[in-house]
Amino acid sequence: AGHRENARSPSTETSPAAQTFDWMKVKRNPPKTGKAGEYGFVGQPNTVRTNFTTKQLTELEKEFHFNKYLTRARRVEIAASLQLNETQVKIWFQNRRMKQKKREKEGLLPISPATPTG
Amino acid sequence: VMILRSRFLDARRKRRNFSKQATEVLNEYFYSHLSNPYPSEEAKEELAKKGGITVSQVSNWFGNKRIRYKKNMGKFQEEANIYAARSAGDAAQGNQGSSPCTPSSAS
DNA sequence: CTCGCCGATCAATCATAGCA
DNA sequence: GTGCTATGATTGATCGGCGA
Repeated sequence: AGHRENARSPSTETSPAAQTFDWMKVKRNPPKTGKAGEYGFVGQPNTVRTNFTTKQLTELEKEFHFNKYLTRARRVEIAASLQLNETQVKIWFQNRRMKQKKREKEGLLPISPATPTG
Repeated sequence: VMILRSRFLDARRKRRNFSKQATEVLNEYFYSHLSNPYPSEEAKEELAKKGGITVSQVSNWFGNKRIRYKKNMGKFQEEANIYAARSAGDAAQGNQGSSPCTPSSAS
C-alpha cells in the first residue's frame, strides 16, 4: 500500500527527460511531537526528529522484551518514566515491532533463495 | 550533542557499495518508472534477485533514490537521460494511458 | 467516530566508501 | 593524509487503510 499518484506538473514541460511528477512534490507535515519540559516553549512543534537518549532506548528495549504490545496504562507509566510523549512511546513500539519482523525475515532466506533451474 | 554519540557504532553501518549489476538493474527500473518509482513487493523481490541483494536493500535504495532525486533533480538529469534512452519505449514519461506492459517472465 | 496497529514511506542523519 | 561528495543503513515520525 502506499501512494498511487502519477500526475505531472502542468507547466515545465520543456525538458523531455524529467518532468515533475507528483511523488517528487510529496511533502510530509512537520512532527507534532509537542516536546515540552526540555527547551524553548511548551507545546511548540519540534519540527525535528527527537533524539532518544541511550537510557530511554534501554528502558524501551527492556520493556519490549517483556511484552511486544503495550497497554494504555503501561504506556502512560513508561512515557512519564522516560519523560516522553505517549505517542512517542507508542510509535517506538510500532517501529520496534516492524524491525523485529524485518530481522526475522532477513535471517531466514537471504542466503538460500532456493533457485532451482536458475 | 556532544557526548553520548560514542555508541559502539553498530557494525551494521559497515556497508559496501552495490555491484555494478545491482545498480544497473535498480536504475533501470527507477528511470523506467520515473512517473511512479514505487515497485511492489513482487517487483522488489525480482530486482533483489537480479541484483543479488536483499529486498530490504532494494527498498532502502529506492527510498534513498527517490528522496535524493527530488532534492537534486538537476544532478540526476544525466543519469535520467542515459537510462531513459536504454528503455526508450517503456512506461516512463507523459504516459497517461499506460500500456499493458507486463513483461513478467512466466517462469 | 475515535484509536491502535500494520505496511510503506518520508526525511534527516550517521558512518563509510570513493575520488581528487 | 586531508576534504568533499556519493551512497547504504538506521530511525523517529507521517500517510492511508483496516478492524475493534
